[in-house]
Amino acid sequence: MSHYQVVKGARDIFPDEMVQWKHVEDVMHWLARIYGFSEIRTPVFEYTELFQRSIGSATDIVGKEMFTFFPDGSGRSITLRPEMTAGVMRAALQKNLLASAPVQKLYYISELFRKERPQAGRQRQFSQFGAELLGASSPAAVAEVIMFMMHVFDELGLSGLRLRINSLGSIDDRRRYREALRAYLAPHYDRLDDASRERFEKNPLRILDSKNPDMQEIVAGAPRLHEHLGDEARRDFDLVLGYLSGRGIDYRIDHLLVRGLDYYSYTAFEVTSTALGAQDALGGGGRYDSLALELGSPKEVPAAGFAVGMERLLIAMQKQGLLPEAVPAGPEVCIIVPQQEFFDQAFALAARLRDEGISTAIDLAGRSMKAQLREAGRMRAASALFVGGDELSSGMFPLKDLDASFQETLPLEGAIARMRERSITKQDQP
RNA sequence: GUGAUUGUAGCUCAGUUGGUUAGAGCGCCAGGUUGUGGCCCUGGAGGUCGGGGGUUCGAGUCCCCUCAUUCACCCCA
Repeated sequence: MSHYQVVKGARDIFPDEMVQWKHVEDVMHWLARIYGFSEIRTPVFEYTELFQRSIGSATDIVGKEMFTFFPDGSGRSITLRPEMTAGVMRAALQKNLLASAPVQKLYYISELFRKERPQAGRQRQFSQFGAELLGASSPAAVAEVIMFMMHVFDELGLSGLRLRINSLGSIDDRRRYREALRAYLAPHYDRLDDASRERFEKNPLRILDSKNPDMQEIVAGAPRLHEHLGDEARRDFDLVLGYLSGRGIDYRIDHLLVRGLDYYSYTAFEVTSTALGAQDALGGGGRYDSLALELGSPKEVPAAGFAVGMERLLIAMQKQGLLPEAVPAGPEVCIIVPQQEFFDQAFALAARLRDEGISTAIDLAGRSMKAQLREAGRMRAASALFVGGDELSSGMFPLKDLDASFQETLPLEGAIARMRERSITKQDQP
């Protein structure tokens, strides 16, 4: 064993587990196409100010969870991205994407970094699957984003999900409510915990979703956010909910749902899974019309998006037995070399088969024939082709079906044809 | 950042009140079968007992420190 270990909060994904990741990712790519979202990749780091401006400097993410560094003597601070939305919006604005087409539908599967204490379902490096719909934030646009996300869960077979949704109202609605909330909380100030006291000034709405029972008790009597919504926000929210109901999507309105990022307004939502532990949020998102302005855009860019935690998704699926068997696909054929003196000719034959488009394995460690066969079985090769002195001189090769344990001796062309048949019938199976 | 938890072979774990060369199952390798995998049998390799210090004639076992893990708080995906 090496002295070196993975960095705290990071982890390796080995080939067996990659099979399961690929399965999940395939569904995402496929449904993205169905919903008309195009894939985007942005750099893992951005200038630090981008996140401070977008996520909000009072949030926990910016306050204590970012990996920030100075790459050279320039003094320009850089941060490993703790979320995707800011980077995607930055990229879209920089390229002026909306000028070429007024609505952009983008999605990604990317790695993020947050300096937290790791626990079940929480890592320092993690991945999110997410989508950002830029240029529209109508009720239908918001509903489409939610439908896309829920469709992925549905397609993957997940159960035990709860979609919670709320409207934070317009910027003005929020400002009015913030004052009403402060007025309510002020007499209780000495009962607030430290975190809530800090939020009292900067962002009192965040006190609403505190999990501290004492805070919840105080909050229970607070004025309700939805009572402060303007007519426009109410109408907007009702339309979003109508679309969801029409699609048969179950949701629960949660007036305390606020979410931790500053840029959300109007609809915000979150999905939790009963298959998860304490970190049970599988995904979340909302509408963020004001983000572009924060980032210096001359005009507002209506937008909505969601993000889903890949690791949590995999955990939930694992718990519910929804993951495929963790076995990488084996080759179509293993070349068995009984006598090492013929290795070079067998090796050349392997190359020939690969040129034919047949996935071919051959032992590179000079092991015994028994070991080669054992290896072929272990990696679930479909066939074994014996290549020794007799075969090379006669041009007739024993080809063994490793599942059926059936063997026939064929000229090379015949063996190739048989292997092709075999891989076709295999693919036809579910 | 706070609080607990657990560190013995690649994996899952045993290891008596401190007592010789630290074990098992699985996995891996080889042989049984001199050109045929899986099952079976036999054998083998593989361990700084997380690390450092201390107590003791003697420490995997006791004490201290440290590192790492896991879970929870906080917060979020």
